[in-house]
Amino acid sequence: MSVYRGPERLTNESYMPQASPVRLFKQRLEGRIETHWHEFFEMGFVVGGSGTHVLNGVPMRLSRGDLFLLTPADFHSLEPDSGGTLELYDLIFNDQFIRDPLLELLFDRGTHRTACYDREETEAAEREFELIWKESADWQAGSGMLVQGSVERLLIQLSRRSREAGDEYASSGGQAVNQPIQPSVRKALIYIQHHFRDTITLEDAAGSCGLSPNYFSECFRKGTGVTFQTYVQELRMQFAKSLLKSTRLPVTEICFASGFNTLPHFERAFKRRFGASPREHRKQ
DNA sequence: TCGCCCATATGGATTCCGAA
DNA sequence: TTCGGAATCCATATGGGCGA
Repeated sequence: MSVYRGPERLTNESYMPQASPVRLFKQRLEGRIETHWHEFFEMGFVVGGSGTHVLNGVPMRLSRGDLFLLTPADFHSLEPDSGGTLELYDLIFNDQFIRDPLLELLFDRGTHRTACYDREETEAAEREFELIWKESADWQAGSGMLVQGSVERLLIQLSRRSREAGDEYASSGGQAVNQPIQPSVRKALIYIQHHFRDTITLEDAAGSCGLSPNYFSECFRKGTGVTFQTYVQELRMQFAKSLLKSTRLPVTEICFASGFNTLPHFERAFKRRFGASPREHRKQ
């Protein structure tokens, strides 16, 4: 049994010790936040300053009005511009906080969940965050529903905007997005996207949508065009590739962090997929 | 110590088919 | 539409070795 030792992993116990499934922070960054990931979801909204956000190894500029959502499957780092600061709202919540229809809305089309709001949208989003902030500071009867409503409005708006802007990012796992996917399989896709770094079996995925393993395997292939095993492997490969590109972690650690259990298997699979070993790929 | 490669056994995934 | 049984396939784990 290997013990994972990768970039910092922020746990529910450390950051969400209270009974509430959601927490909001106001952050003013003056230095770099190193690469890390979480057991919870994180929604960031920039209200001032500028900097760089490296999401899954892909750098992007951040300035006022930018909003991003990270799942437990994503990793990132943040850095304000030299000599400057980056001010943002940082909302964290666990998966129980999002209702199933919203989960499907957010995660049934790939993994690109960022948006750059115009002035009007920015002001509207700021009002939502301000409401959450005030309710959190003075929790009373009805606060839970108000916060839930604000967060859901923010997520729906993000989903709509990232759909418009990020269609080219869809289907990163190879799914046939133009073909209607059975709702139960779509539910399993979300489950897989959030658990592919762990030891996940066909039975687990089938169980997440209430189907038998055999039948799920058939439905999955019909709906996505690839087998369950191929889909999980591709997610792991892309994750490992991003880690190689954006961190200095040893290949061994990246192997385990990506959900592979043995190094030889990881190296062989990586070379077969990308035409170069992990080390060669990093050099390139 | 780390990264890479090879051979082999094994267990899980896939597929097909009949039944409810 | 969904399930379970059975046969087959193949990804994975394991152990060992080599070079930098």
